[in-house]
Amino acid sequence: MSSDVSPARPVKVTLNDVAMQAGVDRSVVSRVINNDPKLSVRPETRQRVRDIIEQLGYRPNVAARSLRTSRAYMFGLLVPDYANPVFAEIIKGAERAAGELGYGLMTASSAGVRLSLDHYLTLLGQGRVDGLLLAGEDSGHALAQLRASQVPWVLVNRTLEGSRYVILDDERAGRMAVEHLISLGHRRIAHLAGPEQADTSSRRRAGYLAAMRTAGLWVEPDLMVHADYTPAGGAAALDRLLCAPRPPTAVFVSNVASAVGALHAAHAAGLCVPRDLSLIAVHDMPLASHLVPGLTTIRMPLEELGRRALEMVAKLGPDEPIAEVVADPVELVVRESTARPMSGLPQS
Amino acid sequence: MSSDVSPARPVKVTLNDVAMQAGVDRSVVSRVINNDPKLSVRPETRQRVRDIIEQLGYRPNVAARSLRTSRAYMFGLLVPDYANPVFAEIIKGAERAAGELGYGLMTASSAGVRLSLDHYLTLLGQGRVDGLLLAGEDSGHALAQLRASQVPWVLVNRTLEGSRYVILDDERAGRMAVEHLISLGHRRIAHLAGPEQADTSSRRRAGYLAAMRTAGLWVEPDLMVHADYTPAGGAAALDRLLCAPRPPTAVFVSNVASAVGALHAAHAAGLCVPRDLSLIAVHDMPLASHLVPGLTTIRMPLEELGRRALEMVAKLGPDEPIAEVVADPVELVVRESTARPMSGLPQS
DNA sequence: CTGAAAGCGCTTACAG
DNA sequence: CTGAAAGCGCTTACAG
Repeated sequence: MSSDVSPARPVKVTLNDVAMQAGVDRSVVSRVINNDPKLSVRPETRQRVRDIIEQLGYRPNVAARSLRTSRAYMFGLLVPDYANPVFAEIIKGAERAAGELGYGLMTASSAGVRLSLDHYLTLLGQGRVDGLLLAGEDSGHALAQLRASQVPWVLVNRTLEGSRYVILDDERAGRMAVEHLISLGHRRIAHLAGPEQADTSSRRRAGYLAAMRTAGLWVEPDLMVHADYTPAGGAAALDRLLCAPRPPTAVFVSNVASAVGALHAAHAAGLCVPRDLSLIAVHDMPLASHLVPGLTTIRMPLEELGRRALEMVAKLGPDEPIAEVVADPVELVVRESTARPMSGLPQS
Repeated sequence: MSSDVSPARPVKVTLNDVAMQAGVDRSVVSRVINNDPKLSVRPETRQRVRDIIEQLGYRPNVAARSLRTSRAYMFGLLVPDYANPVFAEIIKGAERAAGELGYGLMTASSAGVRLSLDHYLTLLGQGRVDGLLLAGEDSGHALAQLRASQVPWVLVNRTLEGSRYVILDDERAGRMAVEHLISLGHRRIAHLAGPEQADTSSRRRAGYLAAMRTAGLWVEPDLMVHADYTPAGGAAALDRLLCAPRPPTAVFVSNVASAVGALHAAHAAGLCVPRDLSLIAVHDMPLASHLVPGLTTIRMPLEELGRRALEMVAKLGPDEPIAEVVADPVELVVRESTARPMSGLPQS
């Protein structure tokens, strides 16, 4: 009865087709597919079912399964922009973690469609995802909707009152960067910070201030400027720093994208990095080693950030708090953009 | 009857809940939501339904809807790697196009999970997406599966026998790059090509050869080298070019990532770009303007590529052929990395 | 060891 | 103008 298989595949193969071909009930096929431990079935029957599935190219209809089980087997991740390599690493970690749990990850960007979180939630509807990771950008109002909904969600790389977030140890990154500059002999160390509202930026700034204080160094107000996390913003901000009455000998840049612009601006101003100015930035990207000079950076565990966020959302219900700082190491990667200050004396 | 709304929202709001609250049948609510033109209903009823939906925060269950309509209202896009900015632009275009059609786009990477297309299709199951865009990388064997399946799909930025692809005019890009170098007076023009199997690379190389031939310039074999599309590969390949008996005065680099490495290698070899060597590459990225010197590039309509691919897949059935070269303009973006050759005479 | 049955939440042709 | 009913393709507690 299983030998008269028609070679022309039906347009759509369902559980029923498999069951009929195999001469068993749909429920048996379902249990075989899902490895139901409660199912006791003769090994040859199980194998026959598997063969037929393979033969017919059957793949379960996820809509039907989701409807039945109330699970989508899918997580969602909203990023502001794919072009930012920081997010590329976060996505990678989240994807891996989802894969290991047998789930998929669907990523969308708010940049593509000028997609508000509101809009995104509507598009998602109910039952499309079992959890949501929100990376970057504001989404203030729509969070209320999220709270009311039944999907667990988490902020990635930023905090908000309400404590549903996973972040990195940005303060430590700031301290390490500045300690590196101090150890080289720098004393006039500027900070090219990120956007005022960005809390990654304020945490890194806190690290900067802490390290300066610890070393007994005074931070002049005009040695701290803000920029957005873009090359253009970084370039403009560096120009401002160079206008200070007594310009810095080193700059701790809050973000690698800004640093690309800052490096460019330094060159344009006729400075030689690192001879005239040392530069160090947060986030180690493949690009950093190919700039001229190679950029000294602080490597953050971004992939682990994505992974942890996904795992939290997968594990925790919609009402349980999530407030985690990823514990993986933050590392200093020394390249050519930092050196002893030209006229600088060794410290003390 | 609609005034005794309980303030505590049910855990899960369904069509039924809305219908009961509004005092109408489920089918009416469904039609209101979907703007069924066949539905004639009193305006006040329609409004009441809308109010209740808003009030209860009802969002349709996509699994149920998909099961019923056999449509997922979602497209899928598989990229090899988010870290490559080329894909960021393609994704953006595809997302926008999907949004305009009222669809979502779910993006996944093969890098994250070491995800084969096979594996990806299994994860997708049936009914998760209404069409699939495949960007980059091989997927040879699994395409057979795709052909057998009912989802329309398309290759993005590469061809394959079987003609389901949308690509850019890479040959034109190659010609433009070389013509620019020739117009500056270069005659010994090398080509730092991409991977041998990459067909973007072979099309760009064809453009290089065509432009050289048209100008009556001879291409010495050791002025053409292959590299992968990475900075490290580009650096190694440039080193090889510099070893030629008579090194080139200009290099057309097949890809911007390789060019970053090539620029680095040129500096490391003690060459000054563009004085000693001119460099031009395909793909204009924000980064290109912030390298030192700013990189002269050929801007390709990558966003449009993503958009067209999505539109094709949305429009065409699984059996209709897709073979399109995006018609949008390919542009030369002149920056500082190209100049007249130092010892070069003006042409002829 | 295997099957029958209910039901997840929708949409839509049809009846009134 | 509105409602009743069937059914999309699964899973799972239950009966035998």
